[in-house]
Amino acid sequence: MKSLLQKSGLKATNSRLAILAAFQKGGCALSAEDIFKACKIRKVDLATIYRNLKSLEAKAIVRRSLLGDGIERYEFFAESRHHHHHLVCRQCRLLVKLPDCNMKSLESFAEMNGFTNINHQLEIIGTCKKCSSP
Amino acid sequence: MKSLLQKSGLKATNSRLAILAAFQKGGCALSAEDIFKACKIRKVDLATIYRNLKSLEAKAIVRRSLLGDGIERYEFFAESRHHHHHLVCRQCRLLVKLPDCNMKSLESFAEMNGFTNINHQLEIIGTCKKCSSP
DNA sequence: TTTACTGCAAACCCTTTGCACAGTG
DNA sequence: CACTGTGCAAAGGGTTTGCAGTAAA
Repeated sequence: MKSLLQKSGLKATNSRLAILAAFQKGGCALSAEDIFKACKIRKVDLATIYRNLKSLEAKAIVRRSLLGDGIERYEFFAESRHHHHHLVCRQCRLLVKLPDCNMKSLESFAEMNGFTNINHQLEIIGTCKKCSSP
Repeated sequence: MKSLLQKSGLKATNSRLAILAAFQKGGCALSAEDIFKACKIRKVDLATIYRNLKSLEAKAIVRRSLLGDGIERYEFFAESRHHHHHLVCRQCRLLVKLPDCNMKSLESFAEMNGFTNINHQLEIIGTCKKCSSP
């Protein structure tokens, strides 16, 4: 972790190590708040978390991932390399990982339209079993 | 439009008609602010727009559509019936309509996982030609 | 006339920013 | 030591809510 940061030109501070540690155990789509709670022992400020998520994203160490509830979430980049996406419950935000999807043709459509630096994001949203039962 | 509202059990008020009119001429992914501007002649309050977008969504007259910038957007449901999605420029939010995509297998995966009321949303995000040129 | 809807203003929540201090390389 | 990163507090922007007044059916 430390060397990952140094390679990217970011200083290996306590806050950053704590944030990365949260990703390592924390599952795949963490909000700033989630990370804040996970770092409560080291008392990392929320503003610091937001700032670091931005700089970690800029270095492609984490990746932004919106799940449709208006809250920004991030995943560890290594985790997101295989382009997996999520199945999200509209109500409880239960996350199920989706099997790999083939988005290649759409991405080449994007390229043909002159877009560069292409990324994609897919949500399948529904109501999970638990939330639909009375 | 009027009868569409009445069929859904919503009163056909001026505000709602103005909002629906905005969708009819306004393109396919409008934010509350966009609609607010489009309704400025009839002076519809922003809060009213937000409330109506929620109730129109509940009646499946419009559909929420996030484009990755943290702003809620909505499209007229008839427009979204063919499951088209968007190609979005990271910077200027230019929208390009995508050709139909086949999401069926992922949706049936969702069904097998007990999800109901399934919807999906796809973004392909990149930098458009204009924004990438200096 | 009843109930749904609206405008206004204030509250809310997530996120960002300014500033002085602290820690890393 | 130079400079990046941090905590704190305050501001920002989009969205929601309470309440009293208004309009649709």
